[in-house]
Amino acid sequence: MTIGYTHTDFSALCACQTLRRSARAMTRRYNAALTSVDLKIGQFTTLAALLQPDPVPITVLAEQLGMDRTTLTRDLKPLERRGLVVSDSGSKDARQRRVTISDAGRALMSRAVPLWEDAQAETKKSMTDDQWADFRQGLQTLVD
Amino acid sequence: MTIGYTHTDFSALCACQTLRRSARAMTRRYNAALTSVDLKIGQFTTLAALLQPDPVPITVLAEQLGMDRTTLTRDLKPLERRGLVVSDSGSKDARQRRVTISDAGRALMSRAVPLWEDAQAETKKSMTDDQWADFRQGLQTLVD
DNA sequence: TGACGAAAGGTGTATATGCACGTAAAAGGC
DNA sequence: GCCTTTTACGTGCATATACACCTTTCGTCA
Repeated sequence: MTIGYTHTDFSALCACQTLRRSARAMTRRYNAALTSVDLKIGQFTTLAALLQPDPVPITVLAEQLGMDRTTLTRDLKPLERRGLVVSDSGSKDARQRRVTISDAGRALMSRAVPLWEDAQAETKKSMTDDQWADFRQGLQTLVD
Repeated sequence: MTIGYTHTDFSALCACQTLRRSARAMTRRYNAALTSVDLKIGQFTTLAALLQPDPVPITVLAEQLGMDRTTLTRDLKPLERRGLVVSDSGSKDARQRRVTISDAGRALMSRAVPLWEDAQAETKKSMTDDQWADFRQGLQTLVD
């Protein structure tokens, strides 16, 4: 029953815990920046991904956002309820549901983007663009 | 209503989205590795943090794990239900609730740690220890 | 010793996450 | 044209996340 690690080891060693912990902290920061537009960073990101001319099928959008399709289905609910996105049944394929950002959604995003820029600037002021690029590359390497 | 970013910009630029996306991917990988012991990586991390001799108050444990106290309260529920952790009322302070890992919890952890080691090795094989240290430092810098 | 602010913790509410499973429609093979 | 397989999507279930708010208890000070 000897485990070979102390309780402090995992917090320092586990790549997943390190990443999740940082993601939580970052999420809190960005969420705080977006309170006045009543958006969470996940919702902001979803709306941002919809800033494209054509309606996007659920599966494609989920792939672009790197999340499970069924998670996205539920994440869209509050946005639909607020009229920030709309969805239609696919024209050609009756199985498809395609999502579009609404005018209200675009209007809210135009208010939200400056708030996001503040949080983003605050976050990135600690490193240079080169460091950020390296860091981003490291992230990509880790999850590949 | 011009926003000034295209839909592809945010996915590449937003530090928070980048981090959250990677955290999701990493979480899926570690969760997959732990299926045979029926633990999520968050539960594993919580149990790991309890591998210390003395009972830990909720607030202290939450601080150590870098999560909200009320989140931890609910995360402990499934672990308590399975008898992996136990909690007592504080001896001195009646407000405190102190958590301890049980023998069953330690036994399960002794089975889980090798699975975690596999996932950890798989994750870190893409970078050297120095690169990992740098990356970890970058993470810390970002969320400070 | 009683009032009062601070500290520890839980609950209500809402969103986020994803696996297992089910349904319906399209595509493909014969 | 029918049968099988694949594709697109939703739901049930369970856990994760955190803010706002409430209750209980502790410490302190007059």
